[in-house]
Amino acid sequence: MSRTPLHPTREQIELPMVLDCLSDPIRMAIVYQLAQQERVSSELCCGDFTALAGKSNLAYHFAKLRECGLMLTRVAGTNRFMRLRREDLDARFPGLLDAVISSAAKDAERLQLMSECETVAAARS
Amino acid sequence: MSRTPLHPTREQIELPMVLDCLSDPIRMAIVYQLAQQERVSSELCCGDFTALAGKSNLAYHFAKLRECGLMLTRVAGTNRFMRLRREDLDARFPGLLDAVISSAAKDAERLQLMSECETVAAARS
DNA sequence: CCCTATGTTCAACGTTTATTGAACTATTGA
DNA sequence: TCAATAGTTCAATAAACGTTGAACATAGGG
Repeated sequence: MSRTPLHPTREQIELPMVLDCLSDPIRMAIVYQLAQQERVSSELCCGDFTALAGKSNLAYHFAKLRECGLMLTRVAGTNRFMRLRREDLDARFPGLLDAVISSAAKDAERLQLMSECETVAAARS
Repeated sequence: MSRTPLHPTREQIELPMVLDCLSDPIRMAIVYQLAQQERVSSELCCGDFTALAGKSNLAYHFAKLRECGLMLTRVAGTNRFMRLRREDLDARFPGLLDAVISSAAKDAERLQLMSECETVAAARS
């Protein structure tokens, strides 16, 4: 397991890749859950998303989200803690992330997103 | 040529499809150009985009943009006039389209988007 | 009525994508 | 030291995607 995986610099973040990343339902669910987590300022690790897909499939989606600049991965022991690259995204594409998140929230049921209480509860357990 | 092609209703517009549609550089360029055109409140037809791709390839992208609810196609003679579904998109996903357009504008050069004056000039010629 | 202009549709192609399970690596705790 | 935990990597598969050219449909102008 190599330490601290590759992340693009802020300037390297590209709009088409970000939008493509967000167009996948599983990745959208991950981003949405990370966005909810921002409020309690804690991170989530891979294991918190096992409801969404199998382990190896999740690793695939995490890699995409990292490589397109949507999230940051911090290695700690056997865990990888993840959070949104909020500052970089807001600097690069002002208002975009918020618009996407709130659009997703409006369609939470249709998109099969976890509700906020489920997310927080899952994070605490 | 069948009359008035299929458009989804406002409620049928889905976020993942919209984001996926916008993640393609050619479709982004089309949407961007249509957004510029809103300001002079005129429509554009297929022929206005021939700089972006071949005819049949454009038809493919137009179909995608129409089917995901991003644009409206109006048939008039041998022409198809197109415009953004601004009202429906703003109602469904408030702030999203504007954030995407202005994010694209910031990266206009990187995304190889036509500048505003080029767009307007092309529309007038 | 033909000819042209405007777009669509179709089949073909090569590429990329998401998903799976199995094998693997690294870390922690007993 | 051994076993369990957390996550990655790899190979394989099927589906979806973007691009192309040729054929087709439709409308308008001479």
